Amino acid sequence: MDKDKKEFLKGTLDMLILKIVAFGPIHGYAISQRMKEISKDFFQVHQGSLYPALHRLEDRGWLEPEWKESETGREAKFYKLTRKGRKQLENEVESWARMSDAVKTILRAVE
Amino acid sequence: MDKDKKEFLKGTLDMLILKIVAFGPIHGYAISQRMKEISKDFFQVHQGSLYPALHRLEDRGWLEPEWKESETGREAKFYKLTRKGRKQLENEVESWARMSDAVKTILRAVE
DNA sequence: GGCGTATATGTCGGACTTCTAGGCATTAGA
DNA sequence: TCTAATGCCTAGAAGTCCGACATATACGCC
Repeated sequence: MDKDKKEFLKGTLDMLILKIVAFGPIHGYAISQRMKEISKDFFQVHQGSLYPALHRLEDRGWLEPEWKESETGREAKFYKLTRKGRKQLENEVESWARMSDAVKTILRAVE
Repeated sequence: MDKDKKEFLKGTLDMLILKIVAFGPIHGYAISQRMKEISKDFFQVHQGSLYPALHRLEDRGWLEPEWKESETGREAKFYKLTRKGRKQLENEVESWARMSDAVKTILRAVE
């Protein structure tokens, strides 16, 4: 992943994970694929980022894990959004909107 | 600054600084005011973030400092964009556009 | 049966960024 | 004279993300 993408992922990863989990219970490995797929290869979350992030979100009470059998017949940890997580997602989406507006304003500013 | 804003500033600070300096030579203190002003109080860069960032950008050859007298009659370090810096800014703006599109796509995605 | 690939979870160390909290000095104004 | 605003800076802590590594199962192929 090139340097810019790396930088820009910071601070948005949690929101993107929450959003993907919001569609319904899903396990970690599938999240990384889904993220890559929806973003048309832009966001590639590495395992060293993903799993710590999932644990972080779980610790904060935004995600709830459950071991279940995956589509391929293997045991996998499916995460689902908690009520708190849904609220958090709403807040982050709103913050994101205001923040990207602010950036747009600065980038468009003419002396 | 609340937590979300803090998170979202990550990875965009350098670009915003470069953009503001692109308007013409400006010193650090004025950059923080300008950023706050243009973004309508959204981005408040703390000095502990700003000055290390300026040194970082200088080290990378994107900014060039010059001591001059400020509007208030005091000595201040005015930064101006180098040719490399202008190129870097273009790249970052382009990356930002693609990245925010990718985020938008994910946020808008419906199962 | 043996092998490689995709699936699946996880840890560890390091690089980097930002914040908090300070320090220092000058100038203008009450 | 003392206070606020201007202007520069650093040190330490906290947090995020990545690259590399470790482990294990399922499946297809030979």
